[in-house]
Amino acid sequence: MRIGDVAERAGVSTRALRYYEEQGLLPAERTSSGQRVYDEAAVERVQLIQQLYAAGLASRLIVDLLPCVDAGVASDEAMALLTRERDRITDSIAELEKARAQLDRVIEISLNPDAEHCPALRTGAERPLERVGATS
Amino acid sequence: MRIGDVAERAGVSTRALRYYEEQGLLPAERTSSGQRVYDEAAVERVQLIQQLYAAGLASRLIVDLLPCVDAGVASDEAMALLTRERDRITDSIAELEKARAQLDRVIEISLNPDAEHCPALRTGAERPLERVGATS
DNA sequence: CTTGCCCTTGACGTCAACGTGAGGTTCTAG
DNA sequence: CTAGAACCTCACGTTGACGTCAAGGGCAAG
Repeated sequence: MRIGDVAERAGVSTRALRYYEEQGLLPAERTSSGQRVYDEAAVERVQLIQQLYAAGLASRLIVDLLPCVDAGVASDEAMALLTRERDRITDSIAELEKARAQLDRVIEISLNPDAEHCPALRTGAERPLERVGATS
Repeated sequence: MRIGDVAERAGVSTRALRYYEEQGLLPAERTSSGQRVYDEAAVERVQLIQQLYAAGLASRLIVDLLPCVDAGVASDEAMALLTRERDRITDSIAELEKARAQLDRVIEISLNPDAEHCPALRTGAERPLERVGATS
Protein backbone atom coordinates (compact mmCIF):
# COMPACT_ATOMS: atom_id res chain seq x y z
CA MET A 1 0.00 0.00 0.00
CA ARG A 2 1.05 3.54 -0.66
CA ILE A 3 0.60 6.45 1.67
CA GLY A 4 -2.66 7.63 0.10
CA ASP A 5 -4.30 4.26 0.58
CA VAL A 6 -3.32 4.05 4.21
CA ALA A 7 -4.47 7.61 4.77
CA GLU A 8 -7.87 6.94 3.28
CA ARG A 9 -8.40 3.65 5.04
CA ALA A 10 -7.28 4.96 8.40
CA GLY A 11 -9.10 8.25 8.01
CA VAL A 12 -6.10 10.52 8.46
CA SER A 13 -4.11 12.81 6.17
CA THR A 14 -0.95 11.83 4.36
CA ARG A 15 0.75 14.64 6.23
CA ALA A 16 -0.13 12.91 9.48
CA LEU A 17 1.40 9.65 8.28
CA ARG A 18 4.63 11.37 7.30
CA TYR A 19 4.61 13.05 10.68
CA TYR A 20 4.18 9.69 12.41
CA GLU A 21 7.15 8.33 10.54
CA GLU A 22 9.18 11.37 11.47
CA GLN A 23 8.30 10.76 15.11
CA GLY A 24 9.26 7.11 14.87
CA LEU A 25 5.69 5.93 15.37
CA LEU A 26 5.11 4.34 11.99
CA PRO A 27 8.15 3.06 10.07
CA ALA A 28 7.69 2.58 6.35
CA GLU A 29 9.51 0.66 3.66
CA ARG A 30 10.58 2.54 0.58
CA THR A 31 10.53 1.71 -3.09
CA SER A 32 13.72 2.27 -5.06
CA SER A 33 12.36 5.66 -6.06
CA GLY A 34 11.73 6.65 -2.49
CA GLN A 35 7.99 6.21 -2.15
CA ARG A 36 6.68 4.86 1.13
CA VAL A 37 5.20 1.37 1.21
CA TYR A 38 3.04 0.12 4.07
CA ASP A 39 1.67 -3.29 4.98
CA GLU A 40 -1.87 -4.02 6.06
CA ALA A 41 -1.04 -3.73 9.76
CA ALA A 42 -0.27 -0.04 9.26
CA VAL A 43 -3.94 0.89 9.17
CA GLU A 44 -4.60 -0.72 12.52
CA ARG A 45 -1.46 0.83 13.93
CA VAL A 46 -2.52 4.28 12.85
CA GLN A 47 -5.84 3.79 14.57
CA LEU A 48 -4.07 2.72 17.73
CA ILE A 49 -1.88 5.81 17.56
CA GLN A 50 -4.93 7.99 17.11
CA GLN A 51 -6.54 6.37 20.12
CA LEU A 52 -3.55 7.06 22.28
CA TYR A 53 -3.38 10.63 21.01
CA ALA A 54 -7.03 11.04 21.87
CA ALA A 55 -6.22 9.78 25.33
CA GLY A 56 -3.80 12.64 25.76
CA LEU A 57 -0.52 10.75 25.40
CA ALA A 58 2.23 12.78 23.80
CA SER A 59 3.91 11.26 20.76
CA ARG A 60 7.17 10.95 22.64
CA LEU A 61 5.42 8.78 25.19
CA ILE A 62 3.74 6.71 22.53
CA VAL A 63 7.13 6.09 20.96
CA ASP A 64 8.26 4.64 24.27
CA LEU A 65 5.14 2.58 24.81
CA LEU A 66 4.36 1.19 21.36
CA PRO A 67 7.09 -1.48 21.53
CA CYS A 68 5.54 -2.71 24.76
CA VAL A 69 2.10 -2.80 23.18
CA ASP A 70 3.58 -4.72 20.26
CA ALA A 71 5.57 -7.16 22.34
CA GLY A 72 3.13 -7.38 25.21
CA VAL A 73 5.97 -6.95 27.64
CA ALA A 74 7.16 -3.95 29.59
CA SER A 75 10.26 -3.02 31.53
CA ASP A 76 9.91 -1.66 35.04
CA GLU A 77 10.27 1.85 33.74
CA ALA A 78 7.70 1.25 31.02
CA MET A 79 5.38 -0.31 33.57
CA ALA A 80 5.57 2.84 35.65
CA LEU A 81 4.72 4.90 32.58
CA LEU A 82 1.87 2.60 31.67
CA THR A 83 0.24 2.66 35.07
CA ARG A 84 0.77 6.38 35.42
CA GLU A 85 -0.92 7.04 32.09
CA ARG A 86 -3.65 4.55 32.84
CA ASP A 87 -4.41 6.39 36.08
CA ARG A 88 -4.27 9.73 34.32
CA ILE A 89 -6.78 8.47 31.79
CA THR A 90 -9.03 7.29 34.59
CA ASP A 91 -8.87 10.75 36.13
CA SER A 92 -9.62 12.32 32.77
CA ILE A 93 -12.68 10.16 32.39
CA ALA A 94 -13.91 11.31 35.76
CA GLU A 95 -13.36 14.94 34.77
CA LEU A 96 -15.20 14.41 31.51
CA GLU A 97 -18.11 12.85 33.33
CA LYS A 98 -18.29 15.82 35.68
CA ALA A 99 -18.27 18.24 32.76
CA ARG A 100 -20.92 16.22 30.99
CA ALA A 101 -23.03 16.28 34.11
CA GLN A 102 -22.82 20.07 34.10
CA LEU A 103 -24.03 20.21 30.53
CA ASP A 104 -26.70 17.63 31.22
CA ARG A 105 -27.95 19.71 34.11
CA VAL A 106 -28.42 22.74 31.88
CA ILE A 107 -30.03 20.62 29.19
CA GLU A 108 -32.37 19.00 31.68
CA ILE A 109 -33.42 22.25 33.32
CA SER A 110 -33.86 23.97 30.02
CA LEU A 111 -36.06 21.19 28.73
CA ASN A 112 -37.95 21.05 32.00
CA PRO A 113 -38.27 24.65 33.21
CA ASP A 114 -40.85 23.99 35.90
CA ALA A 115 -38.48 22.48 38.39
CA GLU A 116 -37.14 24.16 41.48
CA HIS A 117 -33.50 23.69 40.56
CA CYS A 118 -33.86 26.64 38.28
CA PRO A 119 -32.93 29.80 40.16
CA ALA A 120 -33.97 31.99 37.23
CA LEU A 121 -37.57 30.88 37.73
CA ARG A 122 -37.56 31.17 41.49
CA THR A 123 -36.73 34.83 41.88
CA GLY A 124 -39.39 35.69 44.43
CA ALA A 125 -41.70 32.77 43.73
CA GLU A 126 -42.82 29.97 46.01
CA ARG A 127 -41.89 26.39 45.42
CA PRO A 128 -44.36 24.66 43.11
CA LEU A 129 -43.28 21.14 44.09
CA GLU A 130 -41.81 19.30 47.02
CA ARG A 131 -38.14 18.55 46.99
CA VAL A 132 -36.96 16.54 44.04
CA GLY A 133 -33.33 15.85 44.78
CA ALA A 134 -30.41 17.09 46.83
CA THR A 135 -30.12 20.72 47.78
CA SER A 136 -27.86 22.84 45.60
CA MET B 1 -10.25 39.12 46.84
CA ARG B 2 -7.33 40.06 44.66
CA ILE B 3 -6.05 38.04 41.75
CA GLY B 4 -3.38 36.20 43.70
CA ASP B 5 -5.89 34.91 46.24
CA VAL B 6 -8.21 33.59 43.57
CA ALA B 7 -5.30 31.98 41.75
CA GLU B 8 -4.10 30.20 44.86
CA ARG B 9 -7.54 29.04 45.94
CA ALA B 10 -8.52 27.86 42.48
CA GLY B 11 -5.15 26.31 41.75
CA VAL B 12 -4.37 28.25 38.60
CA SER B 13 -1.91 30.98 37.66
CA THR B 14 -2.65 34.68 37.74
CA ARG B 15 -1.81 34.66 34.05
CA ALA B 16 -4.66 32.24 33.47
CA LEU B 17 -7.11 34.51 35.32
CA ARG B 18 -6.09 37.51 33.24
CA TYR B 19 -6.48 35.36 30.16
CA TYR B 20 -9.98 34.32 31.25
CA GLU B 21 -10.93 37.96 31.68
CA GLU B 22 -9.51 38.77 28.28
CA GLN B 23 -11.64 35.99 26.79
CA GLY B 24 -14.73 37.23 28.55
CA LEU B 25 -14.95 34.18 30.78
CA LEU B 26 -14.35 35.83 34.13
CA PRO B 27 -15.26 39.52 34.50
CA ALA B 28 -13.61 41.37 37.37
CA GLU B 29 -14.30 44.57 39.21
CA ARG B 30 -11.50 47.09 39.52
CA THR B 31 -10.27 49.28 42.34
CA SER B 32 -9.70 52.94 41.61
CA SER B 33 -6.05 52.13 41.01
CA GLY B 34 -6.92 49.46 38.48
CA GLN B 35 -6.37 46.30 40.48
CA ARG B 36 -8.76 43.42 39.85
CA VAL B 37 -11.22 42.48 42.58
CA TYR B 38 -13.11 39.17 42.63
CA ASP B 39 -15.95 37.85 44.75
CA GLU B 40 -16.09 34.41 46.33
CA ALA B 41 -18.00 32.89 43.41
CA ALA B 42 -14.98 33.47 41.18
CA VAL B 43 -13.14 30.47 42.61
CA GLU B 44 -15.97 28.12 41.79
CA ARG B 45 -16.36 29.68 38.37
CA VAL B 46 -12.69 29.15 37.60
CA GLN B 47 -13.03 25.50 38.52
CA LEU B 48 -16.01 25.18 36.23
CA ILE B 49 -14.05 26.76 33.42
CA GLN B 50 -11.19 24.37 34.01
CA GLN B 51 -13.58 21.46 33.90
CA LEU B 52 -15.00 22.56 30.57
CA TYR B 53 -11.49 23.12 29.23
CA ALA B 54 -10.56 19.64 30.33
CA ALA B 55 -13.57 18.37 28.46
CA GLY B 56 -12.18 19.84 25.29
CA LEU B 57 -14.45 22.86 24.92
CA ALA B 58 -12.78 25.85 23.31
CA SER B 59 -12.91 29.10 25.23
CA ARG B 60 -15.07 30.67 22.56
CA LEU B 61 -17.64 27.96 23.12
CA ILE B 62 -17.46 28.33 26.88
CA VAL B 63 -18.11 32.04 26.45
CA ASP B 64 -21.30 31.15 24.63
CA LEU B 65 -22.38 28.50 27.10
CA LEU B 66 -21.53 30.03 30.47
CA PRO B 67 -24.54 32.37 30.49
CA CYS B 68 -26.76 29.32 29.99
CA VAL B 69 -25.05 27.50 32.82
CA ASP B 70 -25.54 30.57 34.99
CA ALA B 71 -29.14 31.19 34.07
CA GLY B 72 -30.11 27.54 33.66
CA VAL B 73 -31.80 28.37 30.41
CA ALA B 74 -30.68 27.91 26.84
CA SER B 75 -31.82 29.17 23.49
CA ASP B 76 -32.42 26.73 20.67
CA GLU B 77 -29.03 27.48 19.26
CA ALA B 78 -27.39 27.05 22.63
CA MET B 79 -29.29 23.81 23.14
CA ALA B 80 -27.86 22.49 19.90
CA LEU B 81 -24.38 23.42 21.08
CA LEU B 82 -24.96 21.85 24.46
CA THR B 83 -26.20 18.54 23.14
CA ARG B 84 -23.51 18.45 20.49
CA GLU B 85 -20.80 18.97 23.09
CA ARG B 86 -22.43 16.53 25.46
CA ASP B 87 -22.39 13.89 22.75
CA ARG B 88 -18.83 14.73 21.85
CA ILE B 89 -17.82 14.27 25.47
CA THR B 90 -19.59 10.93 25.54
CA ASP B 91 -17.61 9.87 22.49
CA SER B 92 -14.40 11.08 24.10
CA ILE B 93 -15.09 9.02 27.17
CA ALA B 94 -15.58 5.95 25.01
CA GLU B 95 -12.27 6.67 23.25
CA LEU B 96 -10.52 7.09 26.56
CA GLU B 97 -11.90 3.81 27.79
CA LYS B 98 -10.66 2.05 24.69
CA ALA B 99 -7.21 3.54 25.11
CA ARG B 100 -7.18 2.58 28.77
CA ALA B 101 -8.16 -0.93 27.84
CA GLN B 102 -5.14 -1.09 25.53
CA LEU B 103 -2.84 -0.03 28.33
CA ASP B 104 -4.54 -2.36 30.75
CA ARG B 105 -4.00 -5.22 28.36
CA VAL B 106 -0.26 -4.58 28.24
CA ILE B 107 -0.12 -4.15 32.00
CA GLU B 108 -2.06 -7.33 32.57
CA ILE B 109 0.02 -9.42 30.19
CA SER B 110 3.24 -8.01 31.50
CA LEU B 111 2.29 -8.82 35.07
CA ASN B 112 1.04 -12.22 34.06
CA PRO B 113 3.41 -13.49 31.36
CA ASP B 114 2.24 -17.08 31.35
CA ALA B 115 -0.94 -16.44 29.43
CA GLU B 116 -1.61 -17.47 25.90
CA HIS B 117 -2.54 -13.99 24.72
CA CYS B 118 1.12 -13.12 24.58
CA PRO B 119 2.49 -13.76 21.10
CA ALA B 120 6.04 -12.82 22.11
CA LEU B 121 6.19 -15.83 24.40
CA ARG B 122 4.79 -18.28 21.89
CA THR B 123 7.17 -17.79 18.99
CA GLY B 124 8.27 -21.38 18.73
CA ALA B 125 8.75 -21.99 22.43
CA GLU B 126 6.65 -22.90 25.45
CA ARG B 127 8.83 -21.45 28.18
CA PRO B 128 6.44 -19.48 30.40
CA LEU B 129 9.02 -18.53 33.02
CA GLU B 130 11.82 -17.54 30.69
CA ARG B 131 12.28 -13.84 30.04
CA VAL B 132 11.94 -12.40 26.58
CA GLY B 133 14.99 -11.08 24.80
CA ALA B 134 18.66 -11.83 25.57
CA THR B 135 18.64 -15.38 24.20
CA SER B 136 22.02 -16.31 25.58
C1' DC C 1 11.21 57.06 53.07
C1' DT C 2 12.31 52.75 51.72
C1' DT C 3 11.81 47.89 51.48
C1' DG C 4 9.31 44.28 49.53
C1' DC C 5 5.55 42.00 47.78
C1' DC C 6 1.73 42.16 44.86
C1' DC C 7 -0.29 44.27 41.12
C1' DT C 8 -0.62 46.43 36.17
C1' DT C 9 -0.20 46.26 30.87
C1' DG C 10 2.16 44.78 26.86
C1' DA C 11 4.32 41.61 23.95
C1' DC C 12 6.97 37.77 22.53
C1' DG C 13 7.81 32.50 23.45
C1' DT C 14 6.15 27.66 23.70
C1' DC C 15 4.57 23.18 22.36
C1' DA C 16 2.14 19.63 19.72
C1' DA C 17 0.03 17.83 15.76
C1' DC C 18 -0.43 18.69 12.05
C1' DG C 19 -1.99 22.36 7.58
C1' DT C 20 -0.33 24.40 3.62
C1' DG C 21 2.17 25.77 -0.11
C1' DA C 22 6.56 25.48 -3.14
C1' DG C 23 9.02 23.12 -6.36
C1' DG C 24 10.20 18.91 -8.23
C1' DT C 25 9.73 13.53 -9.31
C1' DT C 26 7.19 9.22 -10.26
C1' DC C 27 3.44 6.38 -11.44
C1' DT C 28 -0.63 5.31 -14.22
C1' DA C 29 -4.19 5.73 -17.94
C1' DG C 30 -5.20 6.65 -22.51
C1' DC D 1 4.06 10.07 -25.37
C1' DT D 2 1.69 12.93 -22.60
C1' DA D 3 -1.38 14.51 -19.08
C1' DG D 4 -2.47 14.49 -14.57
C1' DA D 5 -2.84 12.25 -10.26
C1' DA D 6 -0.09 10.94 -6.56
C1' DC D 7 4.23 11.07 -4.47
C1' DC D 8 8.65 13.33 -2.57
C1' DT D 9 11.29 16.83 0.61
C1' DC D 10 11.77 21.13 2.75
C1' DA D 11 10.06 24.63 5.50
C1' DC D 12 7.06 28.11 7.30
C1' DG D 13 2.10 28.83 9.27
C1' DT D 14 -1.70 27.72 12.65
C1' DT D 15 -4.13 27.25 17.04
C1' DG D 16 -5.00 27.40 22.14
C1' DA D 17 -3.91 28.20 26.71
C1' DC D 18 -1.22 29.90 28.74
C1' DG D 19 4.54 30.94 30.35
C1' DT D 20 7.73 34.44 30.82
C1' DC D 21 10.24 38.53 30.69
C1' DA D 22 10.19 43.72 30.85
C1' DA D 23 9.15 48.03 32.87
C1' DG D 24 6.71 50.15 35.89
C1' DG D 25 2.66 51.45 39.85
C1' DG D 26 0.36 50.69 44.62
C1' DC D 27 0.42 49.83 49.45
C1' DA D 28 1.12 48.30 54.46
C1' DA D 29 5.26 47.86 57.72
C1' DG D 30 9.25 49.44 59.86
